[in-house]
Amino acid sequence: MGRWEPNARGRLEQAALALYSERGFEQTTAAQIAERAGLTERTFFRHYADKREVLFGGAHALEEAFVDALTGAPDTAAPIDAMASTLEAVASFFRERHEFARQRQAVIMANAELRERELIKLASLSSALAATLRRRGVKDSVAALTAEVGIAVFKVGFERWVEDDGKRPLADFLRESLGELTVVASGD
Amino acid sequence: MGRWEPNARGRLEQAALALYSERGFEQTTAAQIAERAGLTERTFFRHYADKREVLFGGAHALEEAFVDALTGAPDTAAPIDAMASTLEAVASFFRERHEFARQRQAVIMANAELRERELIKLASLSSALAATLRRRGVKDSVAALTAEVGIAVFKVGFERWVEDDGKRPLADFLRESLGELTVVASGD
DNA sequence: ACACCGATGACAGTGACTGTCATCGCGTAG
DNA sequence: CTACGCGATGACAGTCACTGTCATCGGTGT
Repeated sequence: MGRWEPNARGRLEQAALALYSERGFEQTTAAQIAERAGLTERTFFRHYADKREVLFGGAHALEEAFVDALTGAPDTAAPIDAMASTLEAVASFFRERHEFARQRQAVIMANAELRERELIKLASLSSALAATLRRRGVKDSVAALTAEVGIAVFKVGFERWVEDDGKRPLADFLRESLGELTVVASGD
Repeated sequence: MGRWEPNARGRLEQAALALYSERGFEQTTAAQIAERAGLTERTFFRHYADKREVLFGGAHALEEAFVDALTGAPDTAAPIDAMASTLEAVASFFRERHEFARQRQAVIMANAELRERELIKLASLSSALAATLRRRGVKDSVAALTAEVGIAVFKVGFERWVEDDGKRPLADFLRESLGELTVVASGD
């Protein structure tokens, strides 16, 4: 694979997260990341489209997990119930990754550009979920709203889990958040 | 106010929207926008923090309209009902601006960076709405979810309105979108 | 007329990102 | 074993977004 040490991408990712944590995102140059990874700036941009993307390498896998879970939900389940079981399934994606998620989240929340990137990844995820729902025969508008709402529930639950001590599983927080949605939408 | 012609900000905004529409966002340089507005690149960046921000000058006023409307909702209204009346009130913000909104939306949707900026503006709006709900005594989690859901409803309705011919008022689309939310959350 | 001040211009500088071409190291055909 | 092919990397120049700094303009109040 690589010319010298293997796993260039992984080294860049580790170096970036470390530097972003230590000195902040803006204060870190692409050249510094590359240097710590034993590569050049040019190679950094061959692996990642920009400085932010290095923190979102896992987004594609997460989207896949979401779509797979939603696709596998029982055909008879109502959209919101399919979404509920999807959240349940996806929670395992983050098992054993609480510490990593915490550090990454801290870096992202500390910088506006990174928050922007996070939001568009979630929007892409929402869009993929809506498409999957449509494939299940759900009406366009209902699919879009169910997906948006599902992501909203995920966000709220995920943020609380990250702030927690990592002992309670993510699934707990997602269930809690979903329960609150029902309260909200029914008019309290 | 200005040293030469007045309304430098407005001229920059118009020039930017025109150029972004004509040749695309990425193909437009800040210097070109400034030149068309009869100013220099440096002055462009004095008025707008970056190339994207020039398209989002109205975001602050919109957020204000949202917050004011939500603040003015009857104290007795349930969160989701207060949100409904807020959407109703905010719809007038876009009256007579369908053509402008359409052109702006086309530019934004054609570029990923601009979509990112749009999303973070909406997130900021959601956050402001949640804070306003909390001020009404709504529990944190319910406030956050109601705000997120309210924005989701707004997005869906707004996008349909923009794609429409401009004859039907935005409020119609927002009501329609809100109606669908009820269907979704109740389990279809 | 004069002093003051906010908005603008001029200019240099940093860093993100790109295009291009040479080079390296490994697998493979011969 | 050797020559060749090819993907990954390095080297280097270039564009452009964005910033810091200082001079200058034009209106305002005295």
